[in-house]
Amino acid sequence: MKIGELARITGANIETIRYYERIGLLPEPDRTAANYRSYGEAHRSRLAFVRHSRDLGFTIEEIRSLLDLSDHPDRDCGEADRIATGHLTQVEAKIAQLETLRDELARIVGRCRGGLAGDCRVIEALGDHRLCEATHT
Amino acid sequence: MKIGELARITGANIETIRYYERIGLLPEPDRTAANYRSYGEAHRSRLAFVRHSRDLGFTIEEIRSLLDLSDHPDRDCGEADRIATGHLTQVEAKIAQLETLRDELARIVGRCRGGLAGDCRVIEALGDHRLCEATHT
DNA sequence: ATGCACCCTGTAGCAACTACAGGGTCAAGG
DNA sequence: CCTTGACCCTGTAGTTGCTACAGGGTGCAT
Repeated sequence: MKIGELARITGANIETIRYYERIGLLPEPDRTAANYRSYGEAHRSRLAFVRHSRDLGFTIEEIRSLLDLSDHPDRDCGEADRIATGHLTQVEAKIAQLETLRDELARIVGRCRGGLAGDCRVIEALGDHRLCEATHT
Repeated sequence: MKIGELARITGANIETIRYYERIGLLPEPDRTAANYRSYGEAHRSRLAFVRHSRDLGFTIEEIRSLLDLSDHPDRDCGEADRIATGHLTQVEAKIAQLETLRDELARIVGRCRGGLAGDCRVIEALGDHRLCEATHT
């Protein structure tokens, strides 16, 4: 199949597919006589792996390692577990950070009573960190 | 004060301060005879406003609007409220998305029992989206 | 033969910084 | 007087993960 169809069935963007090939995440496919990329099932499933991993928030470099493991079924999968667990920890940290942020924002937004910018509590709060309760980074 | 001291007291990076100046977020300060930037209290408080807003996750363009309002105390502050409320909504959406992600990741990670990559449930789950419960984007 | 959908390469842009390279300035110590 | 070291300057390129052209070729239908 050509790149357009691969894009359609995987939901990936054509430019993204070419980008993944350029950075070595996807192998270079065969070419037709007209120099068009020609993909098969192996490409489709590898791209699906990549897209799914990206959707889960893994970085390209993490995906590179995961693909490498996937290509070597005889290796120990501890590395895969380490990458996934590490990523999970990061996601949890990010959630906690955003929750602090959300609370602070809600507090600031709640103080706006309309009127002139000169009296605005939102603007005042942004200018003065001491008006914050929590320590957000 | 010189840029190094401003960086120290605000916690901002020197390069970042120069970057903010370049993109017009901070005004060009006076220069000493040696062409060093020379800052005063007004610069300090403006930079504090910017850093605080960035810490709260506002984009540069949002901060530009907020600064503009801060510079015109006679304007209506509805815009400030709209920006902050919109941002709060985005933060809440992001939290919800990350929570879905966290649950999916936790489920995947929990399935790893060690052993060979060929039998690894983590790798299998990444390759096959159908093994997911929720729809994460 | 001409329109249209598709494909190609190569490069530039996005956000918000960060990191040099290659140079100037200035006060203190030997 | 000279050097050392901590600062400062400009300008440009790198980061992450794409996305968006520009400028061209291919292939099929009308």
